[in-house]
Amino acid sequence: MRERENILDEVFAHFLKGSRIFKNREVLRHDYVPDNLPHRREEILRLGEITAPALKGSPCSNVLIYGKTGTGKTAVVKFVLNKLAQKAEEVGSPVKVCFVNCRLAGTEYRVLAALCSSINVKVPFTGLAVGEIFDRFRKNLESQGIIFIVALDEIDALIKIRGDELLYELTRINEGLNQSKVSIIGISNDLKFKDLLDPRVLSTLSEEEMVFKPYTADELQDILMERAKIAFYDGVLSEGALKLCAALAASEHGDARRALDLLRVAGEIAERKGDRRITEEHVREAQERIEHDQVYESIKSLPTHSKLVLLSVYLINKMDPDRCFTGDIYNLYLEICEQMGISPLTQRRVSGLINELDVMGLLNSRIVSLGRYGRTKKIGLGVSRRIIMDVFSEDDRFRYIISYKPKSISLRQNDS
DNA sequence: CGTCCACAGGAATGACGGGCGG
DNA sequence: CCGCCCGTCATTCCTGTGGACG
Repeated sequence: MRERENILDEVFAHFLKGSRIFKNREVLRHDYVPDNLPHRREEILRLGEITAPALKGSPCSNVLIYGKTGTGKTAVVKFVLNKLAQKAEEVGSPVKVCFVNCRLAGTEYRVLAALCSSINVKVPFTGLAVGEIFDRFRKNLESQGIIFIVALDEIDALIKIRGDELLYELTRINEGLNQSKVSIIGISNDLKFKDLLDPRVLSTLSEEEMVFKPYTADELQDILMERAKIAFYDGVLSEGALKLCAALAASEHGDARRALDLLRVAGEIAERKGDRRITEEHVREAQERIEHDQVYESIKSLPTHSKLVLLSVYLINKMDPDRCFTGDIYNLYLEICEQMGISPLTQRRVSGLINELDVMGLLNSRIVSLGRYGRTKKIGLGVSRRIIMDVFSEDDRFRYIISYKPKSISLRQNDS
């Protein structure tokens, strides 16, 4: 405990002294929109052309934008809309823009509330029917006579949970408006998201479509370079470190978000160690830490029975990795349940849980046939034993189980 | 060459909880 | 506020199957 405090003291001291690494850490956050977006010139121009008619008071086409995470969709849309709003103010066009993240908003109501507040309509946080708030939105829009451009980010998240009703209403809203027009920019991470939409909505919404391709390693390098200039002091970032960040992120579907995370975490690690330069070594460590944190969180947030299954695999794996079949796991799982006074699930269900863990990458399973001795699944751990120990030793309910001695397994071993 | 093991994994059904319309 | 509906999780019952063994 005392050691921890000392470590913290050091961190605080560093912080108070002022960073020797970071000039401006903010620009490495992924919600930051830079002034310059390398390698997205085409996309910016295209979106600019699509939305430009709004400046002359005519409505613009609806747009649907796809692309995986970290391909610059959000940044490009925010960038273009900001410029557009600026220009509109300059020339006195009645253009209003609104950017909503649907996943963060969570419900139709809150999306609509965001739209309302962007045209200066006050609505209560909650309490109104969705239809009511929609009417208010429409009435005020009409009376103000504006060209309204709505960007709905992570629109797939809202559709998956709530259905496409809101989108349907929004695409039809122009029919009842004379003075005003609404245009929609939909942004989706999911390429198959179109399948979830009502064809009528889809045809209205996708008057224009844009697909954002993943960045290549070289492109990522340019992006990182731009940000690094602002984020770090001169000479802090080694070229090798930057290249490695780009390469690692490129191998992971060209995710700029990941690349920036790597750079930021590498910087934090260097800072904490008191080093003056960010090296490839720091980046590797950052990669491990990000990876570790993700796995750690995913295990920690598992439902109880999934944890118990994982724990069973862990224990068997520790004793005898060659004997890790579904039946063995289930027996041990039953034992542990009894130990902990938890009523166990059926084998069918546990088999399903094993599959879920397999999909998550926490387990590796493959079907094997033992001929005369049946057909089953051989299961291994997908992550290091260390990290599983870390998670479970933090949890009071499980702490004592990690050193549990399986009865059924040792018995069977004695048999043979 | 058929048998039969030890499961895989599909289908139907039930229990539960949370949101929604009236 | 209540009943209703829907989605999720779990159980039950089921059919399917690769290959060593006899």
